[in-house]
Parts: sequence; structure tokens; C-alpha cells
Amino acid sequence: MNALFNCISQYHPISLGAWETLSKALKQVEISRNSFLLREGMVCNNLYFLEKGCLRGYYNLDGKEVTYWFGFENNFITSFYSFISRKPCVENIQILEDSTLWGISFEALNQLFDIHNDLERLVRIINEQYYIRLEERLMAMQFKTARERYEQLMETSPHILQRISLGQIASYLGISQETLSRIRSQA
Amino acid sequence: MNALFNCISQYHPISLGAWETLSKALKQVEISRNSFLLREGMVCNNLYFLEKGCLRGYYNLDGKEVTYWFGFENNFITSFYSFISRKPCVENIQILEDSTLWGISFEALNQLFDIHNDLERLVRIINEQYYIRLEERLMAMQFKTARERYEQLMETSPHILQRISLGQIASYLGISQETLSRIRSQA
DNA sequence: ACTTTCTTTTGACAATTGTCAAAAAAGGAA
DNA sequence: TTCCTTTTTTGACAATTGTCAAAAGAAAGT
Repeated sequence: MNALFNCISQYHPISLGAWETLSKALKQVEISRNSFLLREGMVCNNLYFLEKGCLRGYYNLDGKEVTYWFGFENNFITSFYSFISRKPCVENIQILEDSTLWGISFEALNQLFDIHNDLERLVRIINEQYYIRLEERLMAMQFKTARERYEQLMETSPHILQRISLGQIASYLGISQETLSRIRSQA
Repeated sequence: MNALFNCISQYHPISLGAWETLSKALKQVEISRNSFLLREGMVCNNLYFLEKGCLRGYYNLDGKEVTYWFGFENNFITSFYSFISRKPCVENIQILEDSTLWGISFEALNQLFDIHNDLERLVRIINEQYYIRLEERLMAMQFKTARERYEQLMETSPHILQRISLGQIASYLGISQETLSRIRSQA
């Protein structure tokens, strides 16, 4: 739970009282490789913090799995659309390495917002930072070539290459596995 | 200012006191076609609500203008990255039709958050909804063909076609103007 | 109406990327 | 190790999309 405390402190320091209340509301989840944190069609009731491990979110599109994000240590994990809208999600969250997460339910989180303004501010700020990251990814998809996106990923997140299979990375970059393989061989 | 009140009420109703405080902090901006709300290199100090008109955000990339969003009536407008991070923006916001906006500065907005928890919640909720929209756009860029993205745009936002030039729409979709023209002729 | 300017379309060709199939390489399990 | 499974690479070809240049069309100003 220390990792979470350190992580949120980087976004917005909260009062000790707020942290105590929050930590009581958190539930630890240990989950092993290849199992699922969330399946298509479920409503995502929890927001998670990933303390250890890694996982991915993907869609089924015409029989193919399309990975559209990865989660690593110190990332917040949820099916954002489903968690916010309270509607069934269209994605799957699969565990890629045995993982430890801390989860809080939608209801519990919203109750905390009413008690500790601090926490609502924290979540607002984290949301904003995640929005900026998403914008960067969209921009890369919109105006960069496959090779440029791959090179950018190598620079910003070289650890991904060590932990994720090529096919999943290709899918994340919006290109076929064969194309990514060729890009790498011509580096 | 009624439009703004109605708009935010759809996201999260706020108290009358909060609305009064907010409306006092807003400044009206009238700005005419082809001028700029924001230029590359400036720090974006304001969050705007677009009451009337339309505009676009674009980047200069290798001498080309790459449009990456449009704003229409009832949209919130800012250079999100710059507004949040307080760093110079890399984009331009250009007015496409004579427009009326209501603006609030970063400082004023953050002061309001301390006074009215209501407003911070409102902004959190609006951010979340904008995040979901951005996710949808990213997904479209990641796994849809140019034709599919165009058809999706026609379904969800047919008004764009009436008000925005083809070249700018193409750029928004991440394709060349010629390709979009051909897609249309083969519809 | 008549320029002038900007936007859209069309053609020809090149570059990028995708698809399918098979081979090679790597990783796990017994 | 050996076998089995999964992942990655390679080849051949097709489809998509981009680029450049020119023509056609639409909009704006005089």
C-alpha cells in the first residue's frame, strides 16, 4: 500500500485523515497470469491501483484481439468508460503477469468524495494527467507512421518490449505483427 | 450564459451560490473568423465555453497544419495540456466562424474549487466525459480504416460536414484530403 | 458579371501497410 | 533433453493510402 501512497503523493498530497479513510476502503486483489480482472459485458465496478505485475485491456474485433492499453506497476486500472458510465464494458482486462492490485468500488469512491474533498481533488488531478497521456497517444496515431510510433514507444517505454509480446505491442500501435517485425529488422 | 448553465446542468447540477460565483468569474470573448484564440508557444491560461461559432485546434507538423479537434456550440475549449501543465502549448486554436465564448482563468478556476466543492465535482465529471470521448476517437484511429472513420463521423457528427472544409476534416481523420475526396465519391 | 482565391476532384504513380502461408526461433512442460 | 506450443520472422502479393500535379468547381471581392 506504500506504493499507492507514494504514487498519489506525486499527483496531489492528501491529508492523513483522507489517506486513512481511503486505505480502509481498499481491498487487495491477488490475481494470477492469464486470468481476467474484467470480461466483456460486465459493468466495471472497481478502480484499481496496480502495485505489482502487468496486464492489458483488449477488444474483440471481428474475431481478433485488439490490445489498446497495457498496465504496469503504479498505474491506475479500470475500464474507464464502464466505471464512469455504469454501463457494460466492451473490453477485457487480462492479467499478463501475476499481479497485486488494490481496488475500490465506484460507490465507495463516491462516498469518499463527499467526506474528503481532498480525495475528489486527487482523482480530478489524476484524471487530468491520464487525459494528457491519452491525447499524446491520439496525436501519435493521427500523424505518425508505424515506424515513428514504434520508435517513440521504444524511447518512452522501453520496458514494454521486455514484458509484452510483439503481437500485442503491434496491436497496441495499430499495426500488424508482421509490419512491426519488419520495422524492427530494419532498425 | 444560459447556454452554459444548461450545459453544465446536464453534467452535474450545481448550487445557485456556486453558479453565481462562477458566472461572476467568467469573461465574455467575442472573436471573429480567422483570428486566433491561442498561438503555438503561449501558455493557455483560460478554459472556455463556446456559446456560438466554431473553431479548431491544429498543429504545425513539417510545414503542414494537422487539425486534431473541432469545437462547436456547447463545447468546452482549451489547450488541455497547456492549461493543466502550465507549460507552453504546441497547438493553435483558430476561429472558423465568428464566435462567442465565456472564459475563466486557471487561477480563478482553482480558487473557485476551494470555495465551492460543487464546481470541482462538476469539472471532474466533465473531464471524465471528455476522457471517454477521447478514448472513442483513439479506438477509431487504432482499428478502423479511413472509410470507416469517415462513415462514423458522418453518423455521429453530420453537422461537421456542413461547417468544416474537406481538407480539415481529412486531417482530423488522419488521412489526406485526396483520400477523403475519393472515399466520398465512392460512397 | 468578372476576376481572384480557395477548395475539391481526378489521374498517375509510389510508398506503406495488410493478409495469408510457411518457416524459423523461442519458450514451457514433461 | 525432447516434444509441444507459442511467438516471431520471412516471402509473395494485394489493398490502402499518400504524394504530386493539374483540372474543375465554388466562394468571395470588385
